[in-house]
Amino acid sequence: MVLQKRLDYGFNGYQVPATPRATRSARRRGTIRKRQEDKQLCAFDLLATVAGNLLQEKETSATSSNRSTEKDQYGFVKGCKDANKPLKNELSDEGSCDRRSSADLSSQAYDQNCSFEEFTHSGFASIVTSSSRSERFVSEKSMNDKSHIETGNCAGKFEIGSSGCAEFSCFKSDGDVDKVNDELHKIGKMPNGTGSEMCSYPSDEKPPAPFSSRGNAKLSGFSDNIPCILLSPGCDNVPVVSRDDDENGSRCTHPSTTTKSCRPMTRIGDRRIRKILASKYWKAASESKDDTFCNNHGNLKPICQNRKNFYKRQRSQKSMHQDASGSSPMIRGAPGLSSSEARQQTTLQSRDHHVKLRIKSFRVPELFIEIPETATIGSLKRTVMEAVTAILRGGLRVGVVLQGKKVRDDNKTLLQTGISHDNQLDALGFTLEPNSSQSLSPIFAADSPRVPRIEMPQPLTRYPSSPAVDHQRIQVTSDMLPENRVTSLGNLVESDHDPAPSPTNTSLEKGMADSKALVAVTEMSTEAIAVLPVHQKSKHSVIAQRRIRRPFSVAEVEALVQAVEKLGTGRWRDVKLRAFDNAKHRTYVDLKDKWKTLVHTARLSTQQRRGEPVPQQLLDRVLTAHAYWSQQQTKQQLKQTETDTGLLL
DNA sequence: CTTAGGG
DNA sequence: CCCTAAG
Repeated sequence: MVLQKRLDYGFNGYQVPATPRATRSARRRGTIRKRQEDKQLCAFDLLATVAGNLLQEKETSATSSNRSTEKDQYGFVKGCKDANKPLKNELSDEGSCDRRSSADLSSQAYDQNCSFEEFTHSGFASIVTSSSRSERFVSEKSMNDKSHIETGNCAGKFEIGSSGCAEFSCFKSDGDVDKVNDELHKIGKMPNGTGSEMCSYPSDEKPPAPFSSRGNAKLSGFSDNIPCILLSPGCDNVPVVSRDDDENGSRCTHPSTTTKSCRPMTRIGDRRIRKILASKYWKAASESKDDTFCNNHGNLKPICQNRKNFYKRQRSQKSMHQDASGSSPMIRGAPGLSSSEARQQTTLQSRDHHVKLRIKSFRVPELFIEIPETATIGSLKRTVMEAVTAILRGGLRVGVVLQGKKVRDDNKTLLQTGISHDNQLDALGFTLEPNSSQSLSPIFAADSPRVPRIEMPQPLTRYPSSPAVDHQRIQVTSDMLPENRVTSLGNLVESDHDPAPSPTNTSLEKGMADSKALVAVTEMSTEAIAVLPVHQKSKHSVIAQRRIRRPFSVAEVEALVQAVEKLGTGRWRDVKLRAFDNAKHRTYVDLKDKWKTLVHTARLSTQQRRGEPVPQQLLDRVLTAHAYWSQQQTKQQLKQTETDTGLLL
């Protein structure tokens, strides 16, 4: 069967270290080919089928307790399935099963002295237990001793979720069966969950069976298209998500409709594009007391001559915002990001579980404007005009801010988010954020001299009442299907697929275009713009914004580790493609950097680490993989020099 | 465009 | 995260 073939395919173990840089172009060609193969694996099919098999197997063999040391045709499925059973004393078996199967496979496909797995087996104990040792200490001798080491030795190290609170990661299904494997194993360790109920599913497919977890599962996701189907039974279909107030955790319940697996490869975000896009996030002079326009000798001076100043400014502003946070929570957006707020938004309560919202006005996103002091008021007007137009033309999207935090998960119901008719309503705010797409025509003209703050004219105020929102009445129904929620709001609201200010195609274009009031103002603005060469001018006033910091979630780290274990440390593009293809905001440089810090972190003592704690087990894997691949690298170099000298002689 | 490495 | 040299 095709499926079996595919499965086998996915388990061909760790890949050969990348060839040295000299052959990179060739390698790239190779990777392209390989990637095509990967695509042929058609991850979604694969995942779905694996999951399906699990379900089936569960049904058919629920009674038979054939503890599998035997490998079934999939090598791992059986072990996973059996892991449903109470595991306490089976953990070591568990681990060994896991390791054995992959080790077997990896050794087949490996042409190096040892595979990563083998390396892990032999080097693991020493490396991990004395995790501060440099990876180079793992000598080849220890590698060769591997046969004396029982495969189960490391099992204890891998009992990730045995503590009674399993942690699940949602992995994008890009053909990486190992991930599935891994996850399935973890699933198997759910205390009382039935592993087969929980599988990753391709985002464009529906789970074949009701999805629920009985375990106390923590769910975390990182990829934009992760289909996470973990529901907490105790809480009315409330996804057990979002411990991360940033954007990481809360996105995974999104039932994406994107067909990921077989679509053409997407390129990694173009830096230039990013910069251009970033340039859209202009800082605005908000109040006259705001220092945006430094009144320098009575003249308007450019405030941000360089980025550093800009950052400095930004930071200080941030703290200002934080200081003032208590007073008006709804004005706070994501730090430094939300660029406009809904002001004076009133929330009315109504009886029957409806939330009535009234948005009196929006502010335009903040702008930074740089203009020579010799400029005339007229040109200042035009400049402001430009800036505003640029933003509006780029489209806007709506963000929701609750208690000062951005609500990223579009799939949560209002109720789940805490926006209900009987609480928190005053903490609710909306933001308008610049969008990337340039497709909108200018729609707004400002005509006030110093316009530090530009109040949106009626049109935008009315925007939220566009048809799709059903006259500001959003029905809160707990049993609302995700799909419905998406279709009802997804078109309008900020896409949780790309939570950060970064560009999303999910724009308000439609809504905007539909609004006649908005269109009505168009002429004026175009006229104003026509006066001067917009693009050249604005280039100078555009300031590239530093990307927002987005800490890696544990799930992301896990994915990264997994990918690096397989691909090595020198192929970040492949790592990106493999494990983060859907996370647009993670560039391969980011991944490389993250790995760097991971290695660093792993060497630190537990107390010295900061941020969201990465499971020690993961850090151990980081060290192991790092050790392995650097060893591999040196080995390569040795070989290289050998052949070189050989050629010379 | 990718990698590697410093900042 | 950013920047940049180097390939």
